[in-house]
Amino acid sequence: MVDTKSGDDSLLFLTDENLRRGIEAMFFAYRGFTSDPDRILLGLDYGRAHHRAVHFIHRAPGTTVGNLLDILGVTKQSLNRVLRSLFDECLVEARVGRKDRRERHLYLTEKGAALERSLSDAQRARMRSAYRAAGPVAVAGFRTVLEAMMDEEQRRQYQAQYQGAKDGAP
Amino acid sequence: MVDTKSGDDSLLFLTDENLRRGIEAMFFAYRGFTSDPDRILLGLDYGRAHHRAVHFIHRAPGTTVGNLLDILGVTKQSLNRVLRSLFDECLVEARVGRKDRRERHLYLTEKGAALERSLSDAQRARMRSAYRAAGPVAVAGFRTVLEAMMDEEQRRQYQAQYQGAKDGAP
DNA sequence: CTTGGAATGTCAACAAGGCTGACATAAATT
DNA sequence: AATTTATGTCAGCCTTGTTGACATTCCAAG
Repeated sequence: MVDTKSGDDSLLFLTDENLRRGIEAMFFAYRGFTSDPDRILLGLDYGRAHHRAVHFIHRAPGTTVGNLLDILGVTKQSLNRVLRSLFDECLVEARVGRKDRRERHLYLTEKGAALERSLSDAQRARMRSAYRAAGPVAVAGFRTVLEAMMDEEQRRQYQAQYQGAKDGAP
Repeated sequence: MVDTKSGDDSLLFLTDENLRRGIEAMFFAYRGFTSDPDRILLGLDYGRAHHRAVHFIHRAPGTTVGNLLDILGVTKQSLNRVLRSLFDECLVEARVGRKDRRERHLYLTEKGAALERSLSDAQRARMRSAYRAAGPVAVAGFRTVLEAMMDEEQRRQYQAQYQGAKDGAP
């Protein structure tokens, strides 16, 4: 599975100590990862949950509520609270599905797109600086390990969540 | 900063699209990362916050409350609530500092160590399988990028948080 | 056409785990 | 003796997750 050159040394990267290091790296890095958007959201009336919703609506405009539920992995009640406040503040709008009029297709408004931009600019800036410092080979490894760490279902969603972005009428 | 071989192609890994992929990879991978311990904690009366405390107490036995506050980045009220329940359930014990008797040095009890083992076994199993699938080169890149993503202060704590683990008396 | 089930929305209640502010105590430091 | 530090604790608030119950709307199958 893994190419090795010298018999025993090859699995040294699988020691408990190394695994623990990886675990802590995830913990601390995730803190950094979320800190910039969190700072921005502090002043506004929004939280991390709003950020996630806005992110994935931006990513897949016209996605349905059900789609979003799958991606975010929360209950519809929880998501609904977030979406309601996004509707109220005119950051997101829902259009009734053309084919299936039970479905709501979600779109960012101008205002919503502006917030998304400011959040993802901050987050990408950190990511870019980390990528640049680490180099392309490290970045490839980074993504490989992260993908291997996901649940099956999450990996599917990660690899192709551009579905559900076609219908929708005013 | 980054070695390149062919002028323009070299920075293709810094496109917004790639950065966004990295951001989503972090999101989904972190979900997988926490899911196994979370499942274990569900039945018991504990949550992710207890896991974090137990993890770092195991990592640095004899660490002080203040140390833990720095590492976890929460308020003392929040941590105290967690520690109190860990004391009540006899998972953690606090010993008054020998040199500075204001300090409380924290240790896992047998029962606490058992919980820590079960949680970290689960988490390491996932990490090990991801590492194994990705290989040593990818793992090195993974860690490099994560470290570059941390805040200064978090990186310091990540690289050496074995301090404060010396004193303590029954 | 009727009915069953899917997609969505909403209300109420609750828990975990963050937060702030205020205050107490003991011990170290000046 | 006065101040600072480390810790604990009470009270109250917010966000974001949970469950359960129920209504609406509509597609699709009988």
